[in-house]
Amino acid sequence: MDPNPSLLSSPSRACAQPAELCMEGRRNPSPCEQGRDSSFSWNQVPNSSLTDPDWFGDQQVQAKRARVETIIRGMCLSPNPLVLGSVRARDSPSCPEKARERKRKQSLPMQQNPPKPGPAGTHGSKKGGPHVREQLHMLKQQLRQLQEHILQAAESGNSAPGAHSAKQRNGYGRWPWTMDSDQQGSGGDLSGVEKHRVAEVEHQPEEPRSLSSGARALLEILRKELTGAVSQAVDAVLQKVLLDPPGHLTQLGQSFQELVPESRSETSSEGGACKDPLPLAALPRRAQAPAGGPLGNVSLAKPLDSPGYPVSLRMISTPCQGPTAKCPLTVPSHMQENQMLSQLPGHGHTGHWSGRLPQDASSQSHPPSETALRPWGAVKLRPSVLSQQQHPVPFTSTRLEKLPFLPSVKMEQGGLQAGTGVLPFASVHIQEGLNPSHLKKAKLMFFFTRYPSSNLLKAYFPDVQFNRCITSQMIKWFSNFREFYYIQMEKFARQAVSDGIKNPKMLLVLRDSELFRALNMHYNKGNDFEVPDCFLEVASLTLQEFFRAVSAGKDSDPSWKKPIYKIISKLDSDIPQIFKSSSYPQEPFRN
DNA sequence: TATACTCCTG
DNA sequence: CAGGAGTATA
Repeated sequence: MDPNPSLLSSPSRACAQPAELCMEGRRNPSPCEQGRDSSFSWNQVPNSSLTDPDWFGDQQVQAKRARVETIIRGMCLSPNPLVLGSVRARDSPSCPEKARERKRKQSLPMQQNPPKPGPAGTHGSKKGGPHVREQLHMLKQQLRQLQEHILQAAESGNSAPGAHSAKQRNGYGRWPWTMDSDQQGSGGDLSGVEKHRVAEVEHQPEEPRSLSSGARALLEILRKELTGAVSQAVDAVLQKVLLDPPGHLTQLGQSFQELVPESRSETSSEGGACKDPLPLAALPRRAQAPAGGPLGNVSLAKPLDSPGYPVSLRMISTPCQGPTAKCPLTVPSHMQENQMLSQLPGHGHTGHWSGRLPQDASSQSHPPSETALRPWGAVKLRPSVLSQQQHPVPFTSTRLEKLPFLPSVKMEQGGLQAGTGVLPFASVHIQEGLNPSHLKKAKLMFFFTRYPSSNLLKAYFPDVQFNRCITSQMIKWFSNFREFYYIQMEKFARQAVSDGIKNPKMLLVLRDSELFRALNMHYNKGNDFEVPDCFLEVASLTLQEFFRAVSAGKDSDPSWKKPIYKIISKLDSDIPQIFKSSSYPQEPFRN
C-alpha cells in the first residue's frame, strides 16, 4: 500500500539506452527555415514596425516600400559570393541552403582580424563587395526618392501625426544603429563598414528648411521609420553577406551546432538528410538527454516498483567513465573546435553566465499535484519553489535557448573589432592553478558525476594544466563534495528513521525539500544553475539507501557505508558537453 | 609504490 | 576546503 507518488510512476520506458536517447535527439527535425528563423529572429521585429503604418496610409509610400522590400528580398536571395568564396571546402552541401549557412558560420573565426577601416566595400574585398555595394547604392537611391515623395506628401497634408507614433519608433532601440546618429554612437554592434553605410543612408536627405512644425514632425517620423527600416534591412543583408559579426549572440547557438556536425559526420546515419543548420531549439534537448534523460524517471521509477532496485539501477545507470563515449552525438571529435565553442557562452557578459534558469528542469512533466505526494516530513513543501515548478522547462534547453537572446548591447563597439582577441581563436588560457570558477564548475559537475575520473576532469577542464598536484586537488574537491553529500544523506535518513518512516520509497528528494536546499546551497550557491533531475533521482536513491541501512541497523558496522558508496558510484550521469567549455560557466569575473 | 578513497581535523 | 592519517587497490 505504498502511496505511489506519481512523480515516480512516470516512464516505464525506463531502460531506455543512452544511445536511443541520443538518436532521438538527433532525429529532431530541423527544418532549415525554422532554424534560421530562430537564430535570426532578432532582426525581424523592425518589419513589424515597417508594416505598421497605422497613421499614414500613403499609397505612394506603400509602393515605395514595396519596392525597397523587393530589393532587399532580392539581396537576401541572391547567392553570396563573398562568403562562399572564403569557405573551407570540406563541407558536403547535402542541403545547399544549409551548407551555405554553415559555411558562413565556419568562416566566422576568420573574421577575427578587424578589417582596416576604409570605404564601404573594403571589407568585401573578393567578388562580393562591388555587388553588395551596388545593391546598397540602389537602396539609397530608393530611399532618396522615397523621401522626396514624403516631402511632397508632408507639404500637401498639414495634419501632424499623433505623438504616439513617434514613441513607437523607440522600438528601434533594439537596433541601436537604426537610431539617429547621435544615439548611434552608443554602441551599435555594427561593423565599421556597416556603420559607415548606415551613416551614408541617414545623412542623405536634404532636410527641407521651410516646413510647418507639423509637417516637420511628420517628416521626421517618416524619416526615422524609413531609415530605420532600410538600414535594418541593409544590416540584415550585410550580416548575412559579410559575416555574422564575431561575438554576436547568435553565435553561441550557431557555433554550438558547429560541434554537432562533427560528430554527426562520424557517427550518425539515422539522422537523415537535412540535419544541418540551427536547430537551436532542438540542440539543447539533445544535450540534455544524456544528462537528465537516462536516469530520469528510470531510477526512481524502478525502485518504487520493484524491491530490488539497486540492481536495476545499476543496469540503467551511466557510469561516468568515458562519458565521451556514451553519446557520440554530443561528442565533437576535435577538441579544438569544442574549445572554440567553449569560448562562446562567456561572451554574453551579463553577469550570469547562463542566465537564471527557469525552475523545473524536468522535461518530464511533473504532476502539478506534487504537493499531494509529498512523502515525508523531511521533504517539506516550499510553496515558493513549488509555484515555480508550474512551468517545467528542460534545463539545458532553456539554458541554451536563452543565450542567443542575451543582450546584444554588450557587443563591443564595432562588430568586427569586437571579435578581437575574444572569440574562438582566442586561445584557451591554460592555467597552472585552479581558481574559484573552476571550483564552481566542479560543484556544478557534481550534479552529474560524483565520482569523476581524472581523465574526465581533464576533459572538462581544458584550460587547466593538469599535473599531479592539480589533479589530486580536484579529486580532493570531489571527495569533499561527496563527504558533504553523504553527511547530509545520512543526517536526513536518520531523521526519517526517527520520524518513524517505514517505507524508504517515501523518501524523495524534491526541489522543495530541505535536503535539496542544503545540497543546492552547497553546490549551487547562487542558485543560478538548474539542478538536473538526474541529480534529484540519485539523491533520492542515496537517501533511501542510507535509510534502509540505518533502519536495518547496519550502521553498527564500521564500513556500513561502503555498499552505498558503491551503488552511488555507478549512478553518474553524463555531463553536458557545454561543460567542456573552458569558460563555462562564465562568471562575472573573468581574467 | 602510486593513486584514490574515506575519515577526521582545523 | 585543505591537510594528514589510514586504508584499499593495482
